[in-house]
Amino acid sequence: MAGIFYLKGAIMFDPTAIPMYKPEEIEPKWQARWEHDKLYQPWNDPDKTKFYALTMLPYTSGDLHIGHWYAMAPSDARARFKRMQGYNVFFPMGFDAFGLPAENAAIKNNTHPKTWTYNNVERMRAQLKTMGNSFDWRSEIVTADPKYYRWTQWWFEQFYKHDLAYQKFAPVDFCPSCNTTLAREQVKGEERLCERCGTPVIKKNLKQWFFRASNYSEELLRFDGIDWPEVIRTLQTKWIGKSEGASIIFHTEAEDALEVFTTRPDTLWGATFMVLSPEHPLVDKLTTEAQAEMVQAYRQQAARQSDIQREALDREKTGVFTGSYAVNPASGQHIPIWIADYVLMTYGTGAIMAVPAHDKRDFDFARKFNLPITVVIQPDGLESINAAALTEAVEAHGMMVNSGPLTGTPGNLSFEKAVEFAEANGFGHRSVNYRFHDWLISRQRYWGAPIPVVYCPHCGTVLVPDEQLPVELPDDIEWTQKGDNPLVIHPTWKHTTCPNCGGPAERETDTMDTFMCSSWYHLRYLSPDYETYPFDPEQAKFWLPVDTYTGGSEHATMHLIYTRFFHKAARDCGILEGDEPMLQLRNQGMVLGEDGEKMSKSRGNVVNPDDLVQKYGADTVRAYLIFFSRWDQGGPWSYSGIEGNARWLRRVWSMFLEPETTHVDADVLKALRRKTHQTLRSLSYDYENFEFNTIVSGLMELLNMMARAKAAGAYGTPEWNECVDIYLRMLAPVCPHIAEELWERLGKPYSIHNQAWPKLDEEAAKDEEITLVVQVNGKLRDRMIVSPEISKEEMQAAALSSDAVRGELAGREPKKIIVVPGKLVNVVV
RNA sequence: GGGGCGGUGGCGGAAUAGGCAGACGCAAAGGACUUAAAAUCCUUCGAUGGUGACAUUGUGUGGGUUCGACCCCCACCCGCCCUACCA
Repeated sequence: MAGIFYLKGAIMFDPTAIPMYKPEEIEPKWQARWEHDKLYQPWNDPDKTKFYALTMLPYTSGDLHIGHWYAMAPSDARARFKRMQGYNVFFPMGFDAFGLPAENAAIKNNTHPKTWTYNNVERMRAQLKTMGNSFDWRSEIVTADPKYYRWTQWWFEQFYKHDLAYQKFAPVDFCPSCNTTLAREQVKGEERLCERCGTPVIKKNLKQWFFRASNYSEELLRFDGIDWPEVIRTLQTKWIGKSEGASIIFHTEAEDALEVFTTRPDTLWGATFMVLSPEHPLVDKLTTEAQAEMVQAYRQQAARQSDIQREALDREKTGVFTGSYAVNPASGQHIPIWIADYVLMTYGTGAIMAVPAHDKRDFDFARKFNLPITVVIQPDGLESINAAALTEAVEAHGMMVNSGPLTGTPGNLSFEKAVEFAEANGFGHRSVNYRFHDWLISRQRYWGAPIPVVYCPHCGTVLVPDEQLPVELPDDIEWTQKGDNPLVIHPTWKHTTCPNCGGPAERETDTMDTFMCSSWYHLRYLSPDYETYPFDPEQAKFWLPVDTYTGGSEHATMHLIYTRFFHKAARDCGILEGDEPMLQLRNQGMVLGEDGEKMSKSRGNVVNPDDLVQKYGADTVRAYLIFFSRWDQGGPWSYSGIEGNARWLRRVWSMFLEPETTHVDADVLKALRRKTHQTLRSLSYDYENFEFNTIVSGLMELLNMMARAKAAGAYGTPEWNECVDIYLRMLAPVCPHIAEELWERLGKPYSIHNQAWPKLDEEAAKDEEITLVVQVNGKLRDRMIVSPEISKEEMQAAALSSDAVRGELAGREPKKIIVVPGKLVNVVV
């Protein structure tokens, strides 16, 4: 109370005092004005170079968290910098609004996914606006809006028409008690129990929709012409998982073909058994009566395990003999066929030839089940190996032994020769295998864009005609105890007429993966209300591709690969031009809790941006986030750290507004100008190169210089005024509100955000003197203040005249003298 | 097991081309202002030795290349993230 009285008193009794910095007043004021004046709405200005700055749109989870701020504030600062540089910048924002959490929340809170989602959109939009970003809200999209998903459905139809979408059976997680499919997130724990009823989940084959993403595997491995972080490129490359090898066709004793993929055709003669994935389609046929019971039991158990569990390396191998045999096409040997869960149906052909002598996994398996081991490779420099004495598989390449006609083939030729042999004998060929699969887009969920397909008993699969799009989600839905998809149990929704023959037909009840929605949102931003096409072609021609895309690297193998596929597919449908959707990608790191751990409710280390805005204002929060660490690295939050940025902005405020006059010293003014332009030079570099933290520290440094200059009477001089002008422009992208407010208070024309980036005066930025570093044998011995124009000879002479150097030399002759112009002299003795 | 990123004061971090390590900020200590507190301002602040200018030492560890290494090379240790039986 006393403090407040004192404060009021100060204002009442000291009319000359400048007003306090009150972000809570100036920030909403400017946000409203900018919006009213449509300050951030570019539109095809042909005189300017376009710049499409895009940051990943948030999922409508309910609250904007500090991570969103961390992703968006620096992206906004850079977009603003680009605007000031004269680019025509488009920086849109929207909401990723479909998805499972909405359904779960709706069921839990007894509300509707639409209500939940749109409430969150409202809330998050308001929160976003407190950041003061330069978003063009005209372009906002909500992916759950029928206006939007009408075009998501349109895209599906284009892909279908161009044979890039197809249907096939694929295994999904299924709860036999609830009688419904589950999303991966709904399967809980190691035991893989249904989230709702606790029943063990099984894998079930259902007919589902796919996009032919694997057609693009090879192209997706190329990153020509795009500037994406190496980490992302590596992750995508590994995810696509190209491996070169051979396809080998084995035959069972019953003459069924059994194709395998191997990267080691040279070990073919050592294949002493085969292993099929438990889900392999031939298992039933191969299983003999005597083995039927064991095989069945094993398959059931395997069906319940997640891939993760099955793939755990340290898990002991398990498996069951089918009772059948195959013939090794090279050796003619009859070899047993087993099933084991270490062979995955999702990779290769779901079957392998097992070469225990030369593959670790096969070796473990063979040892456990006493299967024969044959050595067929003798690596150079290794003692002659024999199967009985092996303690581990020998995976190194080497000379082929024990391999029929190819015995003696050296290691460097073995791959080629083995493939040639297989080709010549008609049982195999060279082949390339990818880990990357076609994109399964079917989701047995309500809250997604319905797949616009009708199944007609006469006409088969029929696309919903364009004029009938969107296929809208019904609002009147019910949730059953069992958790069925409301679209399936809805009394009327799925019943429709065939667009082809007019007879009764049923709608597809699956909806699309939400990554479908986010694969093309950057196109819809360009013309969110355009009614005859997913985007206005003229706008697309002007704005595409995206120049800078920012967001989290956790999307490397999902969104960021899907959106690249989507673009290429659209290109091949003749809809888009160019090979890549986003030219430059940059990823931010993660803000951790004060304890250095990932933020989580259970840890109690979550930082709430709304509270921070209330306490410090958005500019301070933005400045702190930009300042505290390298953007691509992230790091721990600090509540005391942000105080430093709050202090800085208060200093800026009073520095610029509090007048002060005394005598002026010309040297001080020159130094101020020098520092001003030096800062301008380094900050221009930092903004361009996403080195945000040094932007703020550079501004702090310049402010410190200004304080000294002000104390020496620089306030109000032309040099001072120039400094203030440049300072505010450099500050504007990071702290747009305070920069605008000070700009106005200093009588400059609205708006600072329409001002040009300052021009660098190279001459002013030049150092008047430099510190010459003098070393003897690489150790610092002296420093001298010299002119920057000093010649190499003069530098050397100056260094040798140094007392410290002379003392160190003690009469000895220098062996060598290294002179680095403008920097240092190193005298070697 | 594989891949990636990182390790610099009490803390977060700078060092843009191999050339003054520790910019900037936080915390801490001392001081000024104030009845007092907050705010603000000033000073100090890697370690060791010295009253001091200064000297020695110092960027995870060990080695190497170089006139000179936080930076390049080799080996190792630690932390975090991702990935995981990929045939």
